Amino acid sequence: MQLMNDTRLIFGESLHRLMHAYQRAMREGFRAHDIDLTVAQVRVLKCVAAADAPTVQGVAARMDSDRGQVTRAVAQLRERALVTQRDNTADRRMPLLAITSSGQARLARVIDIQAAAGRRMAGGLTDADVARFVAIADQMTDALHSDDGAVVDG
Amino acid sequence: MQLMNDTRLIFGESLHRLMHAYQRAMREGFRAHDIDLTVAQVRVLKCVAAADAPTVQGVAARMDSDRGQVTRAVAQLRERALVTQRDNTADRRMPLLAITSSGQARLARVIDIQAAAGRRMAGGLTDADVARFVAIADQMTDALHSDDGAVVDG
DNA sequence: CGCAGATCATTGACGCTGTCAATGAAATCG
DNA sequence: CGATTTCATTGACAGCGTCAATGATCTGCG
Repeated sequence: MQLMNDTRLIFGESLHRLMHAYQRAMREGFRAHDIDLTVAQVRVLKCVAAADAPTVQGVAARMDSDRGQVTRAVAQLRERALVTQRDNTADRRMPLLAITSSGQARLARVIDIQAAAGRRMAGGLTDADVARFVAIADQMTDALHSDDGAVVDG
Repeated sequence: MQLMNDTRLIFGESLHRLMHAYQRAMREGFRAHDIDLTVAQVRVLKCVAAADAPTVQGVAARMDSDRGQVTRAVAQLRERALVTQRDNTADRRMPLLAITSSGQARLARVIDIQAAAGRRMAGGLTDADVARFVAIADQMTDALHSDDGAVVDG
């Protein structure tokens, strides 16, 4: 139990610094390769590419993000002709998004950069380590979400 | 190697969502317990409490953060009388920071809240899992840092 | 059908965080 | 002593997350 306190207390700091370093690596990689996109725009672009019938609402849910934020990112991606939006006859409130071929090309380059960063980051780690890390991270995220409205009583 | 690509590509997304959920849990916990501090202020407060002869520069280095950002956080903590600043006779450019008893009391409450959030988050995980997670995270951060100026060549 | 409430995209406003540049004070090195 | 460096501080700005308001559209109910 003493161990738990020690470990849990540095946890937030470790997570914060890793996130920081990762975001910075992404930003630098994007800049070095003239990818004119922010991290958030890339996340949205990925979701649009991966989803079946992507809408702002769907992307926001998948990213656990604000709808307004997704709307803005989509607007910026549309300005760059990386994403299109067309009317949804089934529900006119939710236009359907789609990635363009331009967007797919850009995304392919982004994925290369991210893979390179991932390789750099996981230099001394095995695939099993990385997989374990991701599994633990997802489990933690789920635990926090399942408890969403719960009051934290110290 | 195909596994690696799969795992590494979702890695960023997992990390992002975990960070997001964690920050949100912290913010909500602080608000619920009337801790009138931001996440960054808490991080600085912790560093000041833990360091030997804390200065803005030292805290910034430890947090891998901008000096200006630390200066602002310190200013806010000083407004709340959680941190003090006194002249450093050895080097007058770098005033020495110190946590007040008020600050220590506040920090103790924060640590309780973070421990509770950690418990919630790591519900189904063993201490060993958490320790492993932290170890991997730190190793990744170091790997990214050691390579700092390196160009990412996809 | 017609109306009330719900859901959606969009927009505006605001705060926190991170980055960069400029300034002035103080130390260091020659 | 003078040039350079290091430091805290401040200002400006962008990215990101949150909240609230608006208007369009859908759904369910009488």
